[in-house]
Amino acid sequence: MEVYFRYVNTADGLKDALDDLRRSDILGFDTETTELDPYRGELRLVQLSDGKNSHVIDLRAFASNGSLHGNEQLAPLYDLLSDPTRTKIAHNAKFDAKWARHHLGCEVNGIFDTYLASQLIAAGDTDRRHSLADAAQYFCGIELDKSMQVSDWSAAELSHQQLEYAARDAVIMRQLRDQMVERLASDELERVAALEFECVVPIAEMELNGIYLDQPRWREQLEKVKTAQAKTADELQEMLSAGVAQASLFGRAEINLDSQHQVTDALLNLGVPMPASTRAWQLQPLAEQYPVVAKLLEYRGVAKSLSSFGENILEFIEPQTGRIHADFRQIGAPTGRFSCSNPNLQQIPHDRNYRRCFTAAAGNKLVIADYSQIELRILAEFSGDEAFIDAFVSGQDFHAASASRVFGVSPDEVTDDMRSFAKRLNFGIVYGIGASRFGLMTGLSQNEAEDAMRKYFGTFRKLDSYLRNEGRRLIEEKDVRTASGRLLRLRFDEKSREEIASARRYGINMPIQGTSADILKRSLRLLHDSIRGTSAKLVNIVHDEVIVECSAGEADQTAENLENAMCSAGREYLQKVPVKADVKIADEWSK
DNA sequence: GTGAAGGGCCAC
DNA sequence: AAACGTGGCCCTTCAC
Repeated sequence: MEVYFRYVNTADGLKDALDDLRRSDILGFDTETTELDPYRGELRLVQLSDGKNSHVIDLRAFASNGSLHGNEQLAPLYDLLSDPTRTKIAHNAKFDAKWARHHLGCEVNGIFDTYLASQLIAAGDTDRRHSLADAAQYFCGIELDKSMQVSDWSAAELSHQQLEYAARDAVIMRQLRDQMVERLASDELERVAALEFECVVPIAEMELNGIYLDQPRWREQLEKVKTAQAKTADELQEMLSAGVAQASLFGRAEINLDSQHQVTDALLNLGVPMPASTRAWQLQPLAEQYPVVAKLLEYRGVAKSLSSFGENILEFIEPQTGRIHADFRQIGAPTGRFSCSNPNLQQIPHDRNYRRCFTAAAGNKLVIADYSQIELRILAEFSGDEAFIDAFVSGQDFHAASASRVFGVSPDEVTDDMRSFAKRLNFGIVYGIGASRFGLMTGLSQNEAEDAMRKYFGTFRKLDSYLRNEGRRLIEEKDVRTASGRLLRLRFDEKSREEIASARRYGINMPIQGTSADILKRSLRLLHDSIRGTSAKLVNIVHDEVIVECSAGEADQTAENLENAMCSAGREYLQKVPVKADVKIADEWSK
């Protein structure tokens, strides 16, 4: 592939390049960096292309003392990148946006992200891959050689091969986008694409912001758990070795308490009637009769805390900022939910002892907001069930309100048991629970569980018919969509009853979970726009929860901005059901 | 040594 | 060994 490019390393060259680039309002955009982490490396190249000619800007030529900040010559580049009317096409634009933000101080606006577009068009097909090379092959039939990606971008003089590679990645973006635009239109994915693209910058900023972890407090908590773990491990070891014959001859036989196999053998030797798996929910019923089982469950709890939420999380603290900058994948699940890793901030135990370690930095506050029952509100909207909707409109405790209807008692006669029962059923419905599982969960017999569910659906008749009709439709049509139009194509073996049932549960759940993700993403963009120029910074998101850090003086205003963003976003997607977000100002991450 | 698979468990 | 959906991380085991 012949690539026409200009290498830019002078002020005049940059001026000419930008004059040329301004002739097109849709530009391919890419960067080359010396590291993957913007806090570690150098932003070496910025490449921009109109689809025919590319300009490869060597930023090292514009740096003073290793910094690009304050260089007036770069102002036109800054203007181009931040201009929302000029589309910047990038693959995984979050990456480039982070480097532009941190090294140029520039917010990239008008993003078209070919990585996210590729994921949206794949509609949940897990066989599809979404690297630039894969997308170029799939959409344009172009073979891309990515071997230069990992070349040395810190070299004093970059080779012609490197520059040509850099230019090429920018030049192909235009045709890739043109192909994708057609597919987004024909698959009716334009609205969800816009939603995803406008969310890139808020997420890029959130990753740069990071979240503050109080290290001494975390270590203190860690020591407590370590002590508990050692004691529990010792006791469990003692109890298990009682069942090992050689114990008295060679001293205590050491059992690897983390080994599924060894623990099962030891328990069998002790005469415990072992179920097929040693998972907690299966062992729970045996815990009362066999103290050793109770001890095992106790051990598992502390062991998990220590391994997953121990020392290792401290290694993620970035020395430059003293904060944790996790990786968020914007379309982490086919439903549209985020996933998070290194570390996963979405699975920090709810236990206050852990969450209270995540705090605001000195002089700051955390503003924490979460959507109230968002998934159930979405289900109410989709089903159009008046009783379901009324329970939300009236503003009372939803689980209590549904219990009142199911049990046929007045709201003030609802007992804790009734509420808990209704709550478990309400959540179960969202996941497509069956009577047998519900029975196991509540201790009801199969018949009693069936009766309860019949009564529930007898109360919420339109919910019942929605679930039935939609379940039938999605098996026939093999696709489902969220409120933003996000698409999932279902794949299942039509001859397999299990696969059909599984596809039905998945297909019922996806639009609910996915619409919740749509609403969260929209709220992040609205929040981003409303806190611009203030001290407020997005620091974490957990599916239906948003955490913002700001100066203490701006906490009240930030709380108002956050609540407005979340509720406005909800109202864009839900018309029949009110949307509620609970907001609080705190020093620590806690409920 | 390294990496994939399976089991288990944390979050929403 | 879930007939309750989505993730990531840790551990052991086992193949290469």
